[in-house]
Amino acid sequence: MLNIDGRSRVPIYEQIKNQLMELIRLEVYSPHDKLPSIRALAADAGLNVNTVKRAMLDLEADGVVYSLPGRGSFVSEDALGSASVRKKAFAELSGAIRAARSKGVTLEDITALAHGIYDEKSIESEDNDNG
Amino acid sequence: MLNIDGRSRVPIYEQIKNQLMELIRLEVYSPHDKLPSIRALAADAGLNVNTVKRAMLDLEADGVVYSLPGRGSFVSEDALGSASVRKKAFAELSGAIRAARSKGVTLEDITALAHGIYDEKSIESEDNDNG
Amino acid sequence: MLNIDGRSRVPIYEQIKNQLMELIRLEVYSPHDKLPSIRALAADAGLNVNTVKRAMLDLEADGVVYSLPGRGSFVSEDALGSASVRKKAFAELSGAIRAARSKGVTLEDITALAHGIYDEKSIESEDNDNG
Amino acid sequence: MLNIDGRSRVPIYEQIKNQLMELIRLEVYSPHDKLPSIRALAADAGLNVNTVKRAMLDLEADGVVYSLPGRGSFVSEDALGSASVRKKAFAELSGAIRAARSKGVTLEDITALAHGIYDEKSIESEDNDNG
DNA sequence: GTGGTCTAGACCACT
DNA sequence: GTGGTCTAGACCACG
Repeated sequence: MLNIDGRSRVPIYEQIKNQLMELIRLEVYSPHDKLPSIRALAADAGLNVNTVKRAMLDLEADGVVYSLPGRGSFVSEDALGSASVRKKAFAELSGAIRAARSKGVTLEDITALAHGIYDEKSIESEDNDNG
Repeated sequence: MLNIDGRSRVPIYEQIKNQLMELIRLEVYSPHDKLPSIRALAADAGLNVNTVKRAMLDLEADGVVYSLPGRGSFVSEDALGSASVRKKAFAELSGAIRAARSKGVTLEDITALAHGIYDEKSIESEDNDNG
Repeated sequence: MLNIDGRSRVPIYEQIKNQLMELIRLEVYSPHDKLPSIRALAADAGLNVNTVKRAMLDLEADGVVYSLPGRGSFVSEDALGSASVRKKAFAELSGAIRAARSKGVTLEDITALAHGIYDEKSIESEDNDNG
Repeated sequence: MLNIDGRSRVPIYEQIKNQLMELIRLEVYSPHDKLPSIRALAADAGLNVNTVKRAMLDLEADGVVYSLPGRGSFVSEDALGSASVRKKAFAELSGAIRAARSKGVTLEDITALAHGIYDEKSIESEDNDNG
């Protein structure tokens, strides 16, 4: 289910968030679908339950999922349209682009890189991390 | 000289690195030019000397500057051509793009954002940070 | 664990780097092994945490170790093969040889000295420093 | 006369010492020969007089030269045999060799490097520094 | 408990 | 006055 890279500098809970969002983007989980339980995800990936819980709480705060006590977590109606998530994504991305520009990366480099990434098929062996 | 956002989640020394590299990119400081002393930079920005020192140490490890004890810090001959710097910039950028993709940001969003950023004139009131 | 000479002109963090690399060379710590925590190393050697941190930061920049926040510091996959490390070692060594030559040290002196050093068994009571 | 590299991390006074010793080793200056005056050396190389004086004082302390107030500095009888100088040279060299060993440099690497250096002809464009 | 960042302030070497 | 090193102690993010 989750493909965590224990050697990445990206926090594990961020990797979980990113991968769950990726699964939602790919419509593996559609709005109102029930996500696997926190315990199932943790057991499956060999992670601490608290780490997975932290990720799920973040997603809930971002409006990507909602949880029904005793029943589990579900994909929100507007999971991908979440204003909060998009705002953060844009903020982080523009910061990264500015940093890259300072380091000599050209506009052409960026568009080429982005095209290359969007042409990829799946997350499979990808870490989907930030650096 | 430096424009630091103490509330940003980007470490202060990273903001310093980014802004100094931006100044080098804009040729405010050219190869072999003397940079302001770390004490002057620290005093000017209201930072601790060690924080500025940390940034300079990183830039030195990246081959962007070199420092001569008792004399000062100077821009390297090939400051912008540093392979190490470009490599890191690309790695961080592709991570950020992947993360953005998972969050519903489209390829068009990214190219538009990048164009907007590259059309900006200067760093003026920008923080030029990553988050 | 570490054997630091506070009176040496070699910076303490360099002594730490040298000794950790020696332990890695001797395979006391192999790739992906967890190193002692910087706090443990500092306490054990009677040093400040920041001094040990500085050494670890350098080793990380050299690709010898990697550190995962909240988890610890680990030996890199290619710790000893790091090109950067070898390059620096050669540069420093050739400088030292040239300096020695100017001071009347003969080629025979050097080869004899080197043989003597490479015949030593371990680092035991050695400081393994540069000065 | 002196060939100083202002961009080297080796202290200028060390470069002066190394080059004067090299000139003595090459018998450009033999025992009891008068060395150029401190002011002449400084003017010739574009250095501060204090920096040259510092180097000369060091050489005097090492027994490599002796100075006669009002007359100048002269090469000592046993300039190259100076126990102090040789002792320091050996200490520094063995430290450098140990450091290199920790970083994966082999005994063969060192002997090859040393042979290469001793086969060089002169100091001409050499910095003769330590790193 | 682990590494990451930051501050404050000290002392040293070099020019 | 410049960079280089070191200490002490604080707070944060992560697991």
